[in-house]
Amino acid sequence: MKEKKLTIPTLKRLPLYYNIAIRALARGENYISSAFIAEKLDIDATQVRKDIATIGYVGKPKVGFDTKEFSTHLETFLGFSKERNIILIGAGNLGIALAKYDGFTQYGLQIKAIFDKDSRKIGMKILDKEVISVSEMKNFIVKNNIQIAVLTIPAQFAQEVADELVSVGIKAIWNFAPVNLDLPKDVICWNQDLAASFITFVQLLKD
Amino acid sequence: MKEKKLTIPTLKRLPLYYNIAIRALARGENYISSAFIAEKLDIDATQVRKDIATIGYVGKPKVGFDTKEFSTHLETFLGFSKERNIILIGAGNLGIALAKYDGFTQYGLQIKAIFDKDSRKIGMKILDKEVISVSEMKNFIVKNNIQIAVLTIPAQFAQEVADELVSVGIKAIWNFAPVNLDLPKDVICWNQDLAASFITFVQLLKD
DNA sequence: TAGATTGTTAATCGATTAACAATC
DNA sequence: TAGATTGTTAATCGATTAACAATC
Repeated sequence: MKEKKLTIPTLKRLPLYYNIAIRALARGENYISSAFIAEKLDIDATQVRKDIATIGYVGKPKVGFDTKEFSTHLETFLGFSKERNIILIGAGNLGIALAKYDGFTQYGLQIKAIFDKDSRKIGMKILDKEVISVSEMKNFIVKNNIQIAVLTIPAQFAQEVADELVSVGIKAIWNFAPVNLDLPKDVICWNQDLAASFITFVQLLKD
Repeated sequence: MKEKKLTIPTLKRLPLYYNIAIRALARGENYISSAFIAEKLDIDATQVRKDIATIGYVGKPKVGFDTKEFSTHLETFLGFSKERNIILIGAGNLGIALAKYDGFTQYGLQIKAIFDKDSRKIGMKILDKEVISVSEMKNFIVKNNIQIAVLTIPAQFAQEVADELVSVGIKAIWNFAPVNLDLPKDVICWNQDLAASFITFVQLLKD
């Protein structure tokens, strides 16, 4: 029941457990074992049990983890029902793809606005959201109490925009620009450099 | 000079070093130190030197690493000049965004074709590439000796498409679908589940 | 030369895996 | 009950960090 310290590796695995759990639930499986999850993810079953213990969920010895209960526990723990107000900066291809991506909404991600500096894009509709001029960004953040920003702009503008975001109290940045941002320690930055990720991936073909 | 074993953590950092090096080069800085790189990435300078030693590049004690030489060494090591023939499966928002993304071309990524099963999308042009029916996918892979596939299709179709890919000799899959694929051990799979990544990211806001 | 930075070995830290008792 | 699976402690493994000699 007591929660231990969560590490990043554990935090990365939890959403994967969730995916497996809801799929098992959809198939009508009432219980899943740590060995089953481990096999799917090609990791150790002890790892799985330890992670699950860390978030305070307990299984039934001999039976496994109650699929429904476990899924719900993960939903609560990971905060899916908690609405996350987010803004997206950069209405390029990637920004538009993310704005349209339906994989996010089920996790409570609510994109409140999309900003761009290109006047030709201002007013454009992406699903139900309009592209707004970056000149209105700071005001919008303050007014709507936004805490999370997604950066899908070219690398050369990323730092200056990040500085603006920080100046109005943004607490977390999901950064798709291929650059490491210089930020105050209390601002969380999550880098998602797809090109860098691709390069790492193809290196694995070497051996 | 001798190359030691490359670990995944090291492989993930190398592209970041490259980004920093080319930017320093553009600013006209002839040398960069491990301390400089470390500070940018908020990691330990020893780590940086160790990684660099691993890929067989040597710096100058007292001076640092020759920016131009180091960049070139990384380009060669990471194989940017080696053309990678790739196909993309799934012409949805994310697939189109990746197909248009210019961040890849400089690293040798060549998208040879885009496949989709939606007849309304077949024939659509994305930059200079046409969307082709998945029914032609296997033939295309064999004829063009494709080794790498990018999967940007819904989770429920990912496994069957992956099986098809494997059956015609695909060696590596960059998987954006939120599902863990069941593949032969010799096929490399790199999962890029953006929704899962987002969930992990927002957990960091908890403390 | 003196000082700064690399290269590398040793120490530490943390994550993964093994072993096994507890449990239903 | 016997067997299967959890929960957890101990052992291992690997990655990061500290220390410092080598070098220009």
